[in-house]
Amino acid sequence: MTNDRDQPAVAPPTLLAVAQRAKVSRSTASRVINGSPQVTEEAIRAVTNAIAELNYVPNRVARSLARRSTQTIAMVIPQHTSKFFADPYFAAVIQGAALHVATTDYTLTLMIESDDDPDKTRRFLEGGNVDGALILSHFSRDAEYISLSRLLPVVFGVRPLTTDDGPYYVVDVDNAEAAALPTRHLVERGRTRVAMIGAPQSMSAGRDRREGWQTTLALAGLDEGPFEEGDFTPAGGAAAMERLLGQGRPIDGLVAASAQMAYGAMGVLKERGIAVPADIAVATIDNNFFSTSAGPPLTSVDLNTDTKGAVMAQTLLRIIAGETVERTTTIPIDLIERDST
Amino acid sequence: MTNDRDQPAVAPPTLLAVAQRAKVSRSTASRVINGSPQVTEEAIRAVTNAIAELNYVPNRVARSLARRSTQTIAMVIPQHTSKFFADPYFAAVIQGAALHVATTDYTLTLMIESDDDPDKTRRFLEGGNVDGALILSHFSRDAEYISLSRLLPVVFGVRPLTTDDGPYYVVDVDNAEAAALPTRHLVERGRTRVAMIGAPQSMSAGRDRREGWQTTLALAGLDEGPFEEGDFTPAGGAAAMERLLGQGRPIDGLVAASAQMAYGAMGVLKERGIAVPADIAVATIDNNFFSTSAGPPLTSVDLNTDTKGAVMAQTLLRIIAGETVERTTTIPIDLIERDST
DNA sequence: CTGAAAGCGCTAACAC
DNA sequence: GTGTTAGCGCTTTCAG
Repeated sequence: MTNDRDQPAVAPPTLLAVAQRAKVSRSTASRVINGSPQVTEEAIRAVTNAIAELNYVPNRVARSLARRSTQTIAMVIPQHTSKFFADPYFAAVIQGAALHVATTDYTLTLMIESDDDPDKTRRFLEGGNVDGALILSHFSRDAEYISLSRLLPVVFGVRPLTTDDGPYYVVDVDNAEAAALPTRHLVERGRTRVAMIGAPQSMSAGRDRREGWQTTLALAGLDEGPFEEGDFTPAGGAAAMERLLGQGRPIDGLVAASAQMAYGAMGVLKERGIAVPADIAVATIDNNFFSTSAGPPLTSVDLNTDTKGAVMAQTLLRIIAGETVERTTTIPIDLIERDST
Repeated sequence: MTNDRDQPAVAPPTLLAVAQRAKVSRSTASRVINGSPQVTEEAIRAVTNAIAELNYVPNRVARSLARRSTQTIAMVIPQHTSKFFADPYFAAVIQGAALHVATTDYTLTLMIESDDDPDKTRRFLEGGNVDGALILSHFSRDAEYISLSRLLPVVFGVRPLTTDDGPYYVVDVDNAEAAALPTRHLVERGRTRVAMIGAPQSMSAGRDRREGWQTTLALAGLDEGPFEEGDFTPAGGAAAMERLLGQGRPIDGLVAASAQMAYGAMGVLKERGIAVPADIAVATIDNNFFSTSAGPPLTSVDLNTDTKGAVMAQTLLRIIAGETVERTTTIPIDLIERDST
């Protein structure tokens, strides 16, 4: 005895069982299960009943093998943020994707890229174990995934940072616009020295956001404000704020590339007795718990991240279904005004 | 043309291809792939080379069909919290489980129970599509899952609320202790009128936490303090705090059953000019962003939720492997003292 | 419209 | 130790 429970006591019913009970062949049973039009009403009824009586559920594995399609898509998440879920971004994307997939016959496999064995994930994907993949990492391994996209439908959640162009798809917000929106908002409220705490410039989103901020200031005829880079954490935001202040240049407005960083920056401001929004008006990209719970609550750009997850999944399933899909889908964003500006 | 890309351009290499290249039979190739001891060094070398040259990856689907095991486990999450990830709890459990699974040859499928078609999930699980399941829902459907556990290894993340006993496993913290810890802490600091904002009493965790608080006060010879129930959200915590204050009974200590609720309650206290910890000392169960970002930061019980996720996965895989496992595994918890007490 | 037959790619007795 | 032979449960030509 290996286990104190009698594990797979009963084997689930098979198609054959259903067919026999309905007194038809497996082919016919299979046809009604798959909604083929060429079956008698009568056959449909018989099989349907048999299925209900036996409580039959098709074996996905066998079906996949025969169909040569897995009915499974993967969501690939970078591990390097070992605490990836501390970032509400991932949680939101996954949630959106999972909810969408739940409405289909597909299944969502969550894969965390192992730092130890980075090839494990790639091999898994290349091995024909999934019908497509949703890629959420934003860093250097992009190129590798692009080559993957030649083997398998792939949808990226961020624009890859490479000039290489494979047949890949991207679903993302317009990051330049995401930065332009709060910057413009600040400028319209009369701020003329708008600084930015940006995201890493090694990410396409980081570059795009910086550019959106720069361009907006330039269009308004304003000088480019001071810029410091953060790492998406509150601590990183606080450090960037210190450096910004350390530059000695006057600041009356601040755009943060993420709510976590804005949250960290707010702590520094409060500590130094700098009033928000009186002395410095603050607006941030990304609307989540960090932006709403800062004091005062932050004017934020809602990136609709859960929608993004859902659209990523939907896009991938469309591609798999053979539909022609736009290479790039842009998720709409909204500016939400709060007391910080 | 259905798609502008030539999708499955190249079919992945099969075992047969590897075998031929290595000049052995498929059985032998299969044996070395699965690490059978009864193969020549030479055969191993030949097959290994062939695999490398062909970049072969076993087809999981075919393997599953032959082995009658899917190498897949499911994580089932209730949808009723349509925003389930807004609760850091789920994110943490999923993260822990995913990270553990990533170290094995298993795959993790994320399933959200659909409110529309609640049977979809159950049928999927019963249909032999996974080797086991991790159940995270805590409500009424428990009983149903317990019956599921007769068909398939199942590990619950919370003690089911039922007297029915099937062969199921539970991995959870000791919820009574989770409440006793902060209550005792408050009592030791001289608080004698300790109120509680509890979790719904329809959940086993909610009952256990309430009981832990009650028992601790009784043991200390103190009167039972006022109790109000919240719904795990900051708003619910705030409302509960209002009701608590509305009872008119004196309070000098507060235990919250979740950090979100504590966070909401803190807002009410600040609004009313009630000082923390001077007037009321506050301690909460669960340590996450909500507890650290309250003002002042909250003394909290760290539930090690990511560890819980990992242990859940590990437990399930052990059961699947046929090992004998404890029916109940308790995850250790830690009290973290901060400025709120 | 339906059934028979041939696999999908791999594993697992069972002989040699 | 290794090859041969059957399938795993389902889909899918191909006849009829």
